[in-house]
Amino acid sequence: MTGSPHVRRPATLASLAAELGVSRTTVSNAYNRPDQLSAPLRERVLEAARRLGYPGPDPVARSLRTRRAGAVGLLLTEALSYAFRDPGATGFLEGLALACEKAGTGLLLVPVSPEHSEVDAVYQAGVDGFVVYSVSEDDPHFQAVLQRPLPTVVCDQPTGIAGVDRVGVDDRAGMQTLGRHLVELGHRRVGVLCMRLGGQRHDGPADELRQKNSSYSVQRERLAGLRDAFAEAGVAWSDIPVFERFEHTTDAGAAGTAQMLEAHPDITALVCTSDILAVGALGEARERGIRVPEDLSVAGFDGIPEADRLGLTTVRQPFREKGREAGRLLLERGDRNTPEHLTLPTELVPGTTCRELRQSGEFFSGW
Amino acid sequence: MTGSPHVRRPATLASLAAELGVSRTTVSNAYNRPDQLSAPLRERVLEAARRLGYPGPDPVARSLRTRRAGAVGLLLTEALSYAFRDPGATGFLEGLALACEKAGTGLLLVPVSPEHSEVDAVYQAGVDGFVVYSVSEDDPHFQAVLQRPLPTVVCDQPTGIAGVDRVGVDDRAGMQTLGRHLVELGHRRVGVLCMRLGGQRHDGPADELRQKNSSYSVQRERLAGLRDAFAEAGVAWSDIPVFERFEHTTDAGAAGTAQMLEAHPDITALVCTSDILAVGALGEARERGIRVPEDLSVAGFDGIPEADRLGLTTVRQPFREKGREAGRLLLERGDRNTPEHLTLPTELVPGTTCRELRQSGEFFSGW
DNA sequence: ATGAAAGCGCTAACAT
DNA sequence: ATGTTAGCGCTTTCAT
Repeated sequence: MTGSPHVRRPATLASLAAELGVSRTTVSNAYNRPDQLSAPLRERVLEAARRLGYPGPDPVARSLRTRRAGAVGLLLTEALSYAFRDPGATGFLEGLALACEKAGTGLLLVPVSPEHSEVDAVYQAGVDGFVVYSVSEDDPHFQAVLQRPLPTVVCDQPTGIAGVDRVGVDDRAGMQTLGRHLVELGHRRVGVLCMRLGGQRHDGPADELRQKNSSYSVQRERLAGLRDAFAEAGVAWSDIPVFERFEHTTDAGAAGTAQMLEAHPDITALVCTSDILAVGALGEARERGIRVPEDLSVAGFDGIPEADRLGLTTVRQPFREKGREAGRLLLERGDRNTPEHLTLPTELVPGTTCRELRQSGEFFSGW
Repeated sequence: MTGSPHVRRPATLASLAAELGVSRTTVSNAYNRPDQLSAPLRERVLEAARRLGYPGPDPVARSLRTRRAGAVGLLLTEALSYAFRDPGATGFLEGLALACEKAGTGLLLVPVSPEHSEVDAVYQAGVDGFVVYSVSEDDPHFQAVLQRPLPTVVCDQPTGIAGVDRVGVDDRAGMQTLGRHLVELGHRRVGVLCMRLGGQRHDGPADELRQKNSSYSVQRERLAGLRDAFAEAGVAWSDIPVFERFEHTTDAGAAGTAQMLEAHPDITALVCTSDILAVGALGEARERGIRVPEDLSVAGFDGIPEADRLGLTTVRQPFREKGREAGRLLLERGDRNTPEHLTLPTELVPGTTCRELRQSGEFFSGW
C-alpha cells in the first residue's frame, strides 16, 4: 500500500505546468478533457503529477470556478446522530443515498446539534441544493436554508413553503383510514399518544389549542385524520384524550402510555401517531399485565420493520421512496421554476394488536 | 415563511461593498469578525445584505481562501445506501455523527456505487479529512483517498497502512474467546460461515489458501482467532469447514447455512463471523425444523441489537464508540505526525443459542 | 493542439 | 476602525 504522511498539498496545477513547461490549460485539460490534447502529452502530465505527488485539481478551487459543489446538503431534525437511530429517517436516508449514488453526488450531513443553535453550519455548507427532512416550521436551520439561493426539497414538513419542492404522504387520510378501522372494530373510547407538537419540551395532555397551534404539520394532520374518522362515528374529538411526548423513543412511548392509562383507564384502544411510540406502548402494557389486544388495542403509524415483526396494526408509508423521490426532485430538476409536490401512498396494515369489541356491548352498537 | 424562487446568487460580497461604499474587508468583517467594526456600521452592512438578498459569504469561496472545508468525508464499503441497512455501520455512523456535531463539522458521504467504479467522487470531495469504514485493502476508492493529501483514519480495515490512524477491535482475540467458549461447551465438530473474503463474488467453501489471501483483514483475523481456540483443543483447522458468502444479509446467512448443513450435517455448532449471517442461520434452522440450541448451536459476532433480542451468543463490539473515536482522531488531531492506533474492547455475550454438549459423548470428553 | 488572460468570491496581512 | 493589496487553485473563452 501507499502511505505518505499526508501533509500539505505538495503541488498545484500551476506548479506542475511550470515544471513541465506547459500552460495551466494543458494540465487542466489532461484531467478534464483528455480529448483536447495528444495522448503522449497527457501521459507526460500524468506521469509528472504522480512523480510530484499532485493529487489532481483541488476540488474546492474547481467548485468555485465551476459553481458546482457536487454535493447536496441534508438537514435533519434533532441532532444529526439521532437520524441513525430512527428507522424512518434511516429508510429515508437509504433512498436518498441511492439517488445520490446514481447521480454521483455527495451527501453532506449538516451538523445540527441541540447545543449549538447557531445556524452557521447551514451557511458553511458547500452544496448545490438542500434536502430538508421533517423539521419544524420555525426551525432556524430551515430558515437559514431558505436564505441560501439554492434549490430545496422538503420531505414531510414543513408544508406550503413557497418555491420549494415537497415530497410526503397524506398523513391525514392515512390516519383517517386507521381511525375508521378502529371505529369499525367497535372502538369509541380511545386515547391518543402523539409526538412533540412544539419546540419546547412538553410531556402530558395536549389540549385542542395546542394541537391546532403545533408547528409540526405531520402531527397536526394525523390528529386531524383521527378526528375526522371519529367524528363520522359521532365521537366528539373533545372526548378523546391526547397525550404528547417530546422525545421520540420507545421509552417515551412507554411513559406516555403509563400516563394515559392512569388518567384514562377506561379506553379500549390507544392510537399512537408513530410506531416507535406504539412499540413503547406495547412494552408498557406487558409491564402492567395488560393484554394486547384482549384488554387494550394498540395502533401505530409509519410501518417500520419492528412494527412488522411485532404484528402492530399501523399505517405504512414508503420511507425509502420518499428519499429516492426527494433526491430525484433535487438532482434531476431541469430548469423548472415551478415547485413540485409529490404525495406518496400509504397503506393500512391491520396487525394483531387491535381486536374487535364484541362482548362489551357498552361501547359497541353495531347490531 | 420566506419563499424566494431560489435562483442564482443575487449579490456578492464585492457588490455589497460597492453598494455601501465600503471596502470588501469591512463587509467580510461584518460576518467573520464583528469586533473589528463598529456596531452601527455592521448593522448597516447586514441590513443592506438583507435588502439585496445577499446570503452571506459564499462557502466555497471561503473554503478556497481559508483552506478549510468544514467537513469530513466518509468512505464506506459497498454502495452508500447499504450502510443504512447494516446495523453495525449505522451504529458507527451515529458515533461519527456525534463527533461531527460536537465539532460543528459536516459529514460528507462519498457516493460509491457498485456500477460506477470511477474514483472520481473521492477526488471531488471538498473535505478536510477522510474516515474510511471497513473497506478492502485493494479498494480503488481507498487508494484514491490515500492520494489526497489529507489526514485519514481507518476503521477496522485495512490495517497497517502507513501514516494513517486506525480504530478497531481485536477481532482475533474476540473470536478466540468465542471459540474457547464453544470448546468449553464441548463442541469439536463445528462449521464456520464467514463474510466475503475477496472482491469477486464467491459463495461456498473457502479453503485455507483463500482464507489466508483474503483482502479483508477483519475476516482473516476472526477466522484466525477461531483457529487458535480450536487448535488449543487439538482440533485441526483443516477439519473445520469454512463457507463464505458474498452478500452480507440474513438471506445470505440462511443460504450459507443450508449449504453448510447439506455438506456437513454432523456439525454441532455453526459459528458465523457476523450477527447478520447468524440471524439468517437461525431462520434457516427454524425452517428446517432444526432446534437451536438443542440440535445445533449458533454463534455470531458483532453484538447488533437484533442479536440481543434473539438471545444470540455473540461477541459484542462497540460500534458507536468506534465512530466517536474515529471522529475524535480526525477532528482533534493537533499537529501530530505519528499515526495513532486505537483498539477498543470486545465482550463475549453468552446467549441462549449455544448449549453444552452432554449426552452425545461422541464429541465430548470432559469428564 | 496549446497558450494567455481573466476571473470565480472570498480572506488575511499589512497599512492607515 | 477601515481600506489596499494579494492571492487561494482552478477553468474557460478566445487566440494562435
